[in-house]
Amino acid sequence: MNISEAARRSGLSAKTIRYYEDIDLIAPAARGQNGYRQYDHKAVEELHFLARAREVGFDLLECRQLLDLQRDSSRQSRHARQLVLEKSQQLQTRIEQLVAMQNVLHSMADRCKGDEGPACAILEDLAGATEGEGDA
Amino acid sequence: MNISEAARRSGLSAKTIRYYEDIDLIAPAARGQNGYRQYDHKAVEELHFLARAREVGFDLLECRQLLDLQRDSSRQSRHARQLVLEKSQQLQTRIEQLVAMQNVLHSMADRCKGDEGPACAILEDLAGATEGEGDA
DNA sequence: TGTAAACCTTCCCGTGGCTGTAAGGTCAAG
DNA sequence: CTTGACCTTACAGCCACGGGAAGGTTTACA
Repeated sequence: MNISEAARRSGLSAKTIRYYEDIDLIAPAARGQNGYRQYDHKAVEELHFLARAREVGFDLLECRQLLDLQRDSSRQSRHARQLVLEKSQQLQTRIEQLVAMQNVLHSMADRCKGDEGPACAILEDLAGATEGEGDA
Repeated sequence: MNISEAARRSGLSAKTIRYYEDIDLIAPAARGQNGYRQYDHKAVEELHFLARAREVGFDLLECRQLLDLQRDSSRQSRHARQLVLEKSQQLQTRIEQLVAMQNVLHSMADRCKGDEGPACAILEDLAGATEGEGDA
């Protein structure tokens, strides 16, 4: 099948598939007589694997490692598990950051009247508060 | 004061301050006889404002709007509040995405033995499951 | 047979928000 | 008089692509 069909089946865009080939994340695709890339079931499976790995947060370097494991019949599952646990911890950290940011935003919105006047707790917050800005 | 002192006080890097000037987010800094950028208290306050706005998740376009409001004495606080509520909603969406991703990762890790053997629920998950891949 | 649409190819630019590095000028201390 | 810490500009690189140009191929249909 051609690249757009492989894209449709794998969940990646054709652009992305070419890009993955460019950076040697996947092997160069076979080519038809017309120069078009050709994909078989196995190739699509690998692309789908990458799509799934990206969806759950792995970057391309990590995808490469996962793919290496996937291809290696003498792999050890603890390596895959290690990658997953690390990624989970990274997500946890990021989530906590975002929640903290959101708490600040909520606090700001709560204290701002949000009316037609210029007085604004939000802008005051942004201008002032890092706490401990007094002459202590 | 010179740029590195302004950086220290504002919480931005010197690089970032120059970048903000480059993209006209802030007015060009005054220059000393030697060509060095000079910052006064007011300039540092604006930089600090930007640092705080970035910390809570605003991108540079939004920072520009917030700064415009901050500078406008005839502003309406509802505009600032609107920006905060929108940002909060964006963060909420992003948090939910990350939590969903983490749930998948947890599920994978739970079902993977993580031992020396090649059998691995994680890699199976990534290879297979988008659900409904059977011959339904 | 013509032709238009829908594919495909390579190539290079742009994104956001910076950081790193190079190549040089300036300044304060010893 | 040198060393080292500043400062300047300018350009490259990061990540993971997407957009679009300029051209070749294939397919459908009048």
